[in-house]
Amino acid sequence: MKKETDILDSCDPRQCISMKMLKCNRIISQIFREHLKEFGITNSQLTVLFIASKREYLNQAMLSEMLYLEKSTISRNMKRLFDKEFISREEFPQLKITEKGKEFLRLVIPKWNSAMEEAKAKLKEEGLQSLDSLLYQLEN
Amino acid sequence: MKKETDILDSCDPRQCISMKMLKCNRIISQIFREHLKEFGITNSQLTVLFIASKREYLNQAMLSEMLYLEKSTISRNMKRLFDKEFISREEFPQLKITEKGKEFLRLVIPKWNSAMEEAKAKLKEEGLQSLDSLLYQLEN
DNA sequence: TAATTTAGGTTGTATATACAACTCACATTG
DNA sequence: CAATGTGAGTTGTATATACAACCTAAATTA
Repeated sequence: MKKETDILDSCDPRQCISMKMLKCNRIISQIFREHLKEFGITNSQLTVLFIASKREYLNQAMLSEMLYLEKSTISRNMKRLFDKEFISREEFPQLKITEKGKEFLRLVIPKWNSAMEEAKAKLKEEGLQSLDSLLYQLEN
Repeated sequence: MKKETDILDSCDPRQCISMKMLKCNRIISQIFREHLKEFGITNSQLTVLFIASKREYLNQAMLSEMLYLEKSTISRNMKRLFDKEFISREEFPQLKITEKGKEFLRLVIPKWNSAMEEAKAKLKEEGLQSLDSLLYQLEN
């Protein structure tokens, strides 16, 4: 009787790309969360705020495409930014950062910089290049 | 009157490491979600199942440390795996994959392989190396 | 003009995640 | 032995996320 190899034994889940990515993501997120927590803002919210501060015209569909997030996700994240009055939508569907939002960003950026420094120190030059390379491969 | 440079203008949020990582993560997660959805299992759950299939002894604290997840997160994720009867905990706190869990894994692995293939095709050799390099920098 | 399509969002429901506060069982120590 | 501490999990509460189903208004078309 020939014994078949169990697929469970021959499979090497340590190579799982999704798991590796999730782990990287959690380590980096943790650094930013730590630095940002005193301001009661999350990575995701800060990202949107940054984009709104730079873009001339912006709506939720654009954010969704830029960040690879489902439109419902964006909708709920925006709700929190509307509540904080960091973003307004007086001329629907256009999103605009408010003065309050800008002031908040000016306040937070120094801490965002320290989070960036900590992350850079951890990644080193090699890791930074790897991240850029990774994103480049995934987006192209 | 000297005009100070606005920190908002001098800041380049496109370089945000956290945002880049989140984007990479979402793109990869999407690939795996797509391939796995027919089985009603998520990346996170599959990862735990894989680990449980390989480890002699395992408890939630170990999972937490291995995956950089908060213990409460693990607790809730485990709940779903207990409910599906893929993992059991008869000798608390030891976690064991069940026969049902193993059978499920054997069923899913081919699809996991196709997700891996799609991800590899997207990352190419360069992206794969970048991901390994990234995780290495972050874990060491 | 009435019907249909489409762009843009929202809401229901589910999983994933974190932090803080808690429980519970067992070990250590006074 | 009682008090205290510690390891391991759980629960409350909040944000982040996805998918499916829905809504609304504007454009297109029959």
